[in-house]
Amino acid sequence: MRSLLSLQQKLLPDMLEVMNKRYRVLRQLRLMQPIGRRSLANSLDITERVLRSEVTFLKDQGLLEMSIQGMHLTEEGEQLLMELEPVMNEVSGLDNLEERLKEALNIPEVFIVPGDSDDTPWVKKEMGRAAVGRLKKFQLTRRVIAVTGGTTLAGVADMMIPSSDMEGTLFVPARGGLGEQVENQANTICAKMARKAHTDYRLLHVPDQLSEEAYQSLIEEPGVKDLLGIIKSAGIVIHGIGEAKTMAQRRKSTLDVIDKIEQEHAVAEAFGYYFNQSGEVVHKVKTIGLQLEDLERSELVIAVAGGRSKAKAIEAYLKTGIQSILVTDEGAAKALLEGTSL
Amino acid sequence: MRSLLSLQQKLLPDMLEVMNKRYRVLRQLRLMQPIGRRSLANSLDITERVLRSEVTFLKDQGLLEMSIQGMHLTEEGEQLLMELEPVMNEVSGLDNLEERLKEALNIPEVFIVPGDSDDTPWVKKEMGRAAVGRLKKFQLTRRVIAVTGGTTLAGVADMMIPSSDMEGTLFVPARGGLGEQVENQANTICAKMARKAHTDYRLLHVPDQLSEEAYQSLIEEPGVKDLLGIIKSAGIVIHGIGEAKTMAQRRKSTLDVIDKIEQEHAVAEAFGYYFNQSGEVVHKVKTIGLQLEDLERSELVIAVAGGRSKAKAIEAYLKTGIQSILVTDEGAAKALLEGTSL
DNA sequence: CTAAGCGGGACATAATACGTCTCAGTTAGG
DNA sequence: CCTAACTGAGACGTATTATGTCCCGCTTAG
Repeated sequence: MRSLLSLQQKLLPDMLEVMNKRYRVLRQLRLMQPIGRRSLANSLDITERVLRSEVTFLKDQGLLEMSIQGMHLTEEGEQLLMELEPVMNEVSGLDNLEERLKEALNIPEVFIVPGDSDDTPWVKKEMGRAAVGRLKKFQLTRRVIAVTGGTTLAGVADMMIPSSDMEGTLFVPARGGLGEQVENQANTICAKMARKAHTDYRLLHVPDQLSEEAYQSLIEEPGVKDLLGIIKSAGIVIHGIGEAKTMAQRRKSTLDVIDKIEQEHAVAEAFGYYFNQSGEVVHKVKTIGLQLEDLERSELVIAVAGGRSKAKAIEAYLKTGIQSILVTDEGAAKALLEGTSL
Repeated sequence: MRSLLSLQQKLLPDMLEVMNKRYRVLRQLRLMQPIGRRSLANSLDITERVLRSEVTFLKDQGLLEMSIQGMHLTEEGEQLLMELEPVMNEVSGLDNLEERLKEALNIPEVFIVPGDSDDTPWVKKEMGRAAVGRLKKFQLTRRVIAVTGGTTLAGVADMMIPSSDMEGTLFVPARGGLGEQVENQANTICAKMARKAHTDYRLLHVPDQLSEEAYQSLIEEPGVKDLLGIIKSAGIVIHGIGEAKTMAQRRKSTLDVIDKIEQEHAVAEAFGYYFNQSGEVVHKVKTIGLQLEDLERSELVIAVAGGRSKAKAIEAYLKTGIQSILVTDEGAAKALLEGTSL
């Protein structure tokens, strides 16, 4: 027996299209509210008039409200949108995609949000929302959560919301300075996340370039040593995955590091480690904090990365065999499946 | 979490209307195929042009085909329609109605088809289809199925289809001549059903008016006696329910019988028995065949009756306490609930 | 042989959707 | 304090679609 949705797909395909359109409007509005018609129409790449018809309808349905500052979802709209998410994933076949990816990559869970973060930047925020959603499914009281840097993780931080069962949760950066820009540093993101979640955080300040002696004396420093112990015991890790070359360049690595990365055919990067196509570590940024081995003791590892351009990197990283939940987007998911199964 | 349908009702309020319209078109087409646009539009009480739009759409979806003889459902259309049935019942609240009726009438199962056979005659065929559907859920090989007469049962016969697990099944008329017209006699219907099911049948020829002596000698006749035994052992009974007065008149009963029926306030009739409002037998047509007591030994009794005008009769009959599956229509179901629960 | 029923084509009209522009009010940033 | 950018709302002509109402050539049952 087919599902109701698949019956409807045959009997009312045009209706499902409309449904999708309205869903997209609501979803985009949630991301940008409060916002006006013209800007929203622009984001959705539809004309103002079309959006206007939809918006008028949705307003009449009590799902959104107009005000002089722009439109915003009502309580009911938020609720509906939340309930709609799994349905629309099934409609657009993302459900199916998730299953196939889980199989192909041999990992416990995959979550895909619609869109491609290469083309449309706000998809990162949707991934962030999804990642936060997954996180919330776990027991979080008095837990240590280690996070990395990167624009994707910044998206996760944006979408963090406080909740009662995050009492006593502590956010820490996974590893010390990796040479990122301030807004994408693990420290910054860690602090932002904790602030949004209304919980505590600890920061790890490590200068970028450090002599061996200074390094040794630093990790013996009481405050640092304590924190390092906490970080290494983190039960939950949320991290991004990057392309090796891009990351090396963004971090202004020295020429010989870039050369090494190139010669060893590194394709992926995650929390300071560089991996080749087979998932083998080919380079490691020397800094203190969480090490690859520590991941095996973590109960929950969430990897967040999207955009078709990152497909190869995601694939390579997951070949390490780390049992990680993957939160990605449609663009990356499709590219991954084309690369692996074909 | 709300159901998909209630989410859709918020997001596409007119969807259910469209869905219902297309469903009705398919359902009516199944009943009347092959048929042309104009006749079909007439049956559905919509204009030709509107039907035409729907039909064109459904054709494009591969659910029906056009030919010079008229339109007909494709394999896929049949399949979809079948799967759609429970969904639409839920949508139109018939699901709910069934539950309430089951409770109110204290019987094991109730099936309701949309419509009212008082207004639209083809609803009888839908009841027929439903009854056949219920029947098929039972183990039928080498079983004896007793059937009665009446226009409703004629509808059941129309919808009978052969199936592999009806091998060795034997159809018999429940009771001898009750004075009906030929096309509505139990014998005729019995034969038709068996022919449609590709199985065997036996007929019971009993003259309408019979002296006591002739009656006695008839039931001693070897062929008749054998058959009577078979009939009385029937494990499955399918019968209609009629209004007492209407039935008495249609059968051209004698005046004193009609008087008796009237004086005893008979309201319902089933296989030759007349019942008052409390479900008590007030008159019985004298003929051979299945008796009321025999019903208690049957494993499956299916009563088929619809139309709001028959509500009182159905209610009265079911008060006998016979554990019967009821197949009825929306009109009768609503009238029943108004009569009993209010 | 004929009358009824079939699908398909056609067309004017009504209803709806859409693109485009205007306007007055609000607000954020200089 | 001012202005530039943004807000919702209104308006209006034009496509596009939906609908009612024909007609035509064909097949088929009676």
